[in-house]
Amino acid sequence: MDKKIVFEEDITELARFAKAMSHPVRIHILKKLAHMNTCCYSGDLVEELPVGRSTLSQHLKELKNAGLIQGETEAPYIKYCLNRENWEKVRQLSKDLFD
Amino acid sequence: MDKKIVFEEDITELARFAKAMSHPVRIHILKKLAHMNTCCYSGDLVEELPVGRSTLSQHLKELKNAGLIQGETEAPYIKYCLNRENWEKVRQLSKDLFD
DNA sequence: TTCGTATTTCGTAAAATAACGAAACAAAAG
DNA sequence: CTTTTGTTTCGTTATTTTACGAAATACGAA
Repeated sequence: MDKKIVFEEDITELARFAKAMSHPVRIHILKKLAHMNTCCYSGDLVEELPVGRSTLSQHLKELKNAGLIQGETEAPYIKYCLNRENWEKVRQLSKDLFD
Repeated sequence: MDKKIVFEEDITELARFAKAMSHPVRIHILKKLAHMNTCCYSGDLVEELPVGRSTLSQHLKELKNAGLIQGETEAPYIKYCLNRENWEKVRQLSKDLFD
């Protein structure tokens, strides 16, 4: 009677992060925040991405829910930055997977 | 008139790979193949994973479509192995993202 | 307070995903 | 040829995702 495993925490967590990164719009945003080591506004992004404002907002929400970014109000804007702590976490999980 | 970008190849490619890895079952399989540096059979996997045979088969198909694994007939089994070439590719894309 | 700007939420529709059991398939064994 | 074994495909259902425009919200400026 071979036991069905329950997934290790690392596995579900990595899957969750991968899901958050499974769309080109979201990869673009993360790449921008990570590489330019900067923050950005929804308004900047909507100019350069091929989606509407509400759609972009949904993508930002998803990244936020996954813990990959965080938004800080800077009225009338909302400044989105990388969530460094979780970014390091997913980096580590990814490293564990590939190395 | 700020131009909407078209996504760079690297971005769509990484998103595609991330999507393929966005489920715990699929992460489990990849992790097993990559870390134990081995191949495996659908029958082995179904014993240890909490999904039915047909569902598992779908996940294997998805990994195959994404180019992350490849199946080789070894009757009456099908032996699934990592697609080393694409594995290296996603490793590199991931490295580019995080480093 | 009213106006204007930046952004999100709501409502909706179309498409994709995940899951299962039943049926089909492929190939070795009898 | 028929059976058995391992696996996949099909048909179906429930859920999630992606997308959009319209309406709502938040808040500083006038």
